[in-house]
Amino acid sequence: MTLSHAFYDRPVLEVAPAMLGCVVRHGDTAGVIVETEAYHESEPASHAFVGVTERSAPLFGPPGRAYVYRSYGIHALLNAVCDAEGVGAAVLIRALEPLEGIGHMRARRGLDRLEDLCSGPGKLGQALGVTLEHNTTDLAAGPIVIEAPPPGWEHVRAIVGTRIGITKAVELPWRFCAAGSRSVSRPWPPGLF
DNA sequence: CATGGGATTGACT
DNA sequence: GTCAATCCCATGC
Repeated sequence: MTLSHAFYDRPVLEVAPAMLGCVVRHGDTAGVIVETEAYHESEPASHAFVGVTERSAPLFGPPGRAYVYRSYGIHALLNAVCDAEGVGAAVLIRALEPLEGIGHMRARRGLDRLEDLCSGPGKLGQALGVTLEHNTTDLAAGPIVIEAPPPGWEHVRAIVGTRIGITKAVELPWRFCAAGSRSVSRPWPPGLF
């Protein structure tokens, strides 16, 4: 079942762990979210920290939309805009366990190993065919949608750690990983297994 | 208008 | 472990 806008209209630190176990679907590809990070306008690692600009505007928009941006000139990173409209906050989806359309994912990634298909934010963007065109699209209406956890994923234990690949506000424990998942991006947090 | 720095990945030493 | 690829955007002159 597709998540409604109300799911995202909460503090981002509440939504980020709640997204573990949920399903991201685009076309015939889908995966279960096993790693997220929270970003908020109040801390300098967030693109919203500088205020409303052409780039950051989607973060301040209505919750439940996608925020997609290009990282290092190469990768498309997928976020879900959270918190009330006017608050700049989003959850970065960092890793999935492949669920459907795995052949399609392998073709897009040029790789075979299941754990290599979506175990990083750039990887899952490529595997699911996410592009900058999906920026600001509605995650309740598609083409990219997020659904409630499938059977067996309703009660995921979150391993909390610090965020990856940033240089500012590195100490905040705003990274959430699904306990036991081997599809989480490196470095694996202590206590994952 | 020029510049510098990424919410990354994969290849290579 | 190191490093280049590659481009958008915020910043500063």
